[in-house]
Amino acid sequence: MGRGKIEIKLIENQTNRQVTYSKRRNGIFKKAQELTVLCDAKVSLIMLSNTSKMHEYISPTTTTKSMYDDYQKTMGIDLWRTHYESMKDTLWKLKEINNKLRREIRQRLGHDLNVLSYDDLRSLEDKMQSSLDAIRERKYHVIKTQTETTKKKFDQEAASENPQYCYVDNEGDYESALVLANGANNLYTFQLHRNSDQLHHPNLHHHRGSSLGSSITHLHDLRLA
Amino acid sequence: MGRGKIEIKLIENQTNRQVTYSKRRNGIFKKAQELTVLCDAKVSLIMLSNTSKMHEYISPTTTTKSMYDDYQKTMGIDLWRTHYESMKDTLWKLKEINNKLRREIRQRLGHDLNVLSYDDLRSLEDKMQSSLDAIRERKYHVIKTQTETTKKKFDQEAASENPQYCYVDNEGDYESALVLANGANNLYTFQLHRNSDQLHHPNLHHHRGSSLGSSITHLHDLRLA
DNA sequence: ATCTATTGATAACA
DNA sequence: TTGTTATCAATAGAT
Repeated sequence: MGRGKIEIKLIENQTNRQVTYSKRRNGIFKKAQELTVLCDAKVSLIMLSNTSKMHEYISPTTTTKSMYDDYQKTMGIDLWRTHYESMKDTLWKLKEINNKLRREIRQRLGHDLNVLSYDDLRSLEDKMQSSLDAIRERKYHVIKTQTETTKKKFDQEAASENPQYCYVDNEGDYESALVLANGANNLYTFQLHRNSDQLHHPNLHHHRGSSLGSSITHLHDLRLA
Repeated sequence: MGRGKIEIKLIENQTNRQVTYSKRRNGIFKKAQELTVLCDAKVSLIMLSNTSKMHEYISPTTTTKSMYDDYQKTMGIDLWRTHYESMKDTLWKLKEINNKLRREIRQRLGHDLNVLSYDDLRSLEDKMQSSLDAIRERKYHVIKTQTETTKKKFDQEAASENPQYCYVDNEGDYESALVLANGANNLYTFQLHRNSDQLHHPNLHHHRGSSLGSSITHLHDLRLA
């Protein structure tokens, strides 16, 4: 709608694109404004240019936050809050586990024994004794192996180099031992989910842009109800 | 732009209003679509009719949530993101600490000793021995005290009841020992804040609808930069 | 819904 | 960026 018809495709000329963006943006703002007044509607309109400049229109009778709250309500899936609650939960559980671990360690260190009964103490003593035995055994094993290794090395001094089998401590066992594991393991990488298409709700009419603009009008008529 | 010019004011006729809403809504959607394509922009458009029906357009290159996140970021008052990042951080730290604690415990249990050197093992053995000594000492103390208490109780059988000083294990020490504690303690109660009006940001151009439509164009030109 | 007369938006240009 | 204007696009009112 100007001196010549244009195709709806990316405007390659940077300057031209900028100008068009600015003009059309204002056009849409105006139309949003008019709709608000003419039809007593509420409109929230956020636009982000390819140069990352943001522009907003919001109907005077509402706020952007309120509109997005309504939106979420209509969608019936408050991703933000759900996410938040689940994180809080995980934090709490981790903290609990931490405290238990700390207490156990302290008791094994010989501290904070006052809360333990005589039987507890005797049981702990036994466990500690057998742990100590294991440590001693290992100690002897190490010194023995070390000696053997030294000898062996000495023997093979001129031989070719062997491939080395390194011990990799990847904590795998501890991970799987996590009692709390109800999905918590994944919490460190999760992202907010895409509104992957889409929980349909009678009052939400969702219009996703099609890659090309043919029959856009019909696109907009999609009723998901 | 039709058979006759219309004033931009509420359309009184209900049916007429409905029709106009529907037509203009689609018009705006189309324009949003075109802007998206022509200018490589991202648009989030949410409309709520006076009959509480909601309609949405979102550019295919983004999501409503993402747009709103960006919006909040631009507003510079995105407490949610701040909190979210800090929670993620805390979760990570807790997990690390947990793993360390687990490893320590396992070693004290006499497992996973293969990674320890001979010196480590000797040191661990010493520590375990002294812990064990402490536990034994406590054990003897407990049994001795128990005996005394029984005796005392027996002696005071008819006396009036004494106030009891209960030992309260409130974990206070463990709490304060938490290295990660950077604000984590308060994380369980915070709420999302309102976008209280309004920190102006160079990259956010905010267009609030005026109550009447005069000089709308100039309204849209408000640059807060 | 669909049809047009008409107004409105805007592409190209300055 | 802003303004002008020849065109194209949206839509008001009617059907």
